[in-house]
Amino acid sequence: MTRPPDEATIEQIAEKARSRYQTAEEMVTSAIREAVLAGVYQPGERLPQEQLGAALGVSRIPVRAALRQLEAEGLVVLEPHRGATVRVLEAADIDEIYQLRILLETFMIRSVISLVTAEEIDELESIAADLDHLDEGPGWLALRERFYERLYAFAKRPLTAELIGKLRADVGRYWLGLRLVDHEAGGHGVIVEAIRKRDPEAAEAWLTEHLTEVSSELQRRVAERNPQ
Amino acid sequence: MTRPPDEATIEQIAEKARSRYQTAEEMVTSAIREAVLAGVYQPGERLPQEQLGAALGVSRIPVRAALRQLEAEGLVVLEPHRGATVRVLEAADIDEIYQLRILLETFMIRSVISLVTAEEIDELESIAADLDHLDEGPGWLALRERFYERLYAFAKRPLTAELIGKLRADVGRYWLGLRLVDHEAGGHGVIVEAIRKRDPEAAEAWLTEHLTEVSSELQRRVAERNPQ
DNA sequence: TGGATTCAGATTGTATCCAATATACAAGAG
DNA sequence: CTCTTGTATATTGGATACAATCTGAATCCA
Repeated sequence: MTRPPDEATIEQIAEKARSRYQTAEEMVTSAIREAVLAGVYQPGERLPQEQLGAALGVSRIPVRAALRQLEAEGLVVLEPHRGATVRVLEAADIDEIYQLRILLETFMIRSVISLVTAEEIDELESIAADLDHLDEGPGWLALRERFYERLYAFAKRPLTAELIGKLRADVGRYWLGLRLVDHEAGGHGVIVEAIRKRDPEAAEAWLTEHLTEVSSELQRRVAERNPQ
Repeated sequence: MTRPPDEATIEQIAEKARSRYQTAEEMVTSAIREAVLAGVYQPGERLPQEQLGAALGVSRIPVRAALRQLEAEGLVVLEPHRGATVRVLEAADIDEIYQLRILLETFMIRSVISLVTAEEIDELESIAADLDHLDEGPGWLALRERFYERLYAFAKRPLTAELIGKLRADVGRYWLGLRLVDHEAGGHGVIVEAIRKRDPEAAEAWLTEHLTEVSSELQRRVAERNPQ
């Protein structure tokens, strides 16, 4: 069985073809999610089904399914006969979400520290290093996303990891234009170091401080945008 | 696969729900949810859209919307072009969910203790007393639901309370036929007492012990039903 | 004036129909 | 006999069409 050495395999071709989504629902869900996270639609803004469908080249049926899913993720709010709007987070919501994240993520980091292998720590360190000498931008944010995704995967708690991801997405769209505190602060090397030393207190402290700082900043910005 | 000893059909559940909801989507969502929680559909069982729609007197469109929502709640699993099945929880899933509940509920009880008023404690005590001299059954379960709903409402953390509710629903359908441990143990008066004394350690300890016990029991039952 | 009301337009909710995909089973090749 | 391949059937995905509901502005009446 001879095989062309450096040509693409059928699996690779198939994967590329499959990366364009299987169903319209998936494509539409992903598109609307990205649009909301990118700030194309602002908090409180309406999301008319007809318009979204026209923009994406589908009917309202897959749009409705997508909106239901995004409602579950906490990004939009659906009201009967009144349609969907981008969910508005008040300062109290942001406060609560970040308190939840602190609780969950400090819990998770303990699992990570007790389960992660040396090779996996190397992988984290490599990503952290890239983060440190890359400039801010979409690529940086994607890499940061990957860092935490890998980090929490090592905890072997898939449901908890998924939950944390949802909470992060909920507040993600309020990050727009926020100066990335941890980037300036020298960043993710700190927590990788704590993990390598198997020091849960240090890791928890870093996470708590970091999340608290971001939470305060976001709450301040929301409060000054909606002055009572 | 024996069906659980309850006489409920999806039609009967639908009849009860029909008047309460504005749209068919809401009614169908509620009906399927209750049917799954009541064990009418067992874990792993398929949920054909056509059959559900026929049973509930609607087309497949609202059924599909309902299934999407229930997927978000964690009760069913949707796969493209393959339809919906009742989500199957392995022992590891139950373990993780209960660990999450312990983390979240012990966190919540501290908020409750620092915010709850004397009158609110009286209300809880009244419900707990009713729970103690009522017999097990649907009414008892509903009252128990109400106890925790009220309890966690006092924490002023609506998102966290909602999350706990979802996690409880996720595992709720595995309770079928489980002897109610806390009921035998004399029950909810203990935690009310701890709240009245503003003793978070005692409240946390009771919650942790109770949840751990139920978790072990459920995991044991799941494991012996699906022997490796 | 001001409040309720009515009536159009816009938007969402649902049913029906058709297309796309998966599943099960039969038939054929090796 | 086993594995593949073709085909029929069932089920899901999606588009169109129509019904129900909301919104807002003009109108009516006190």
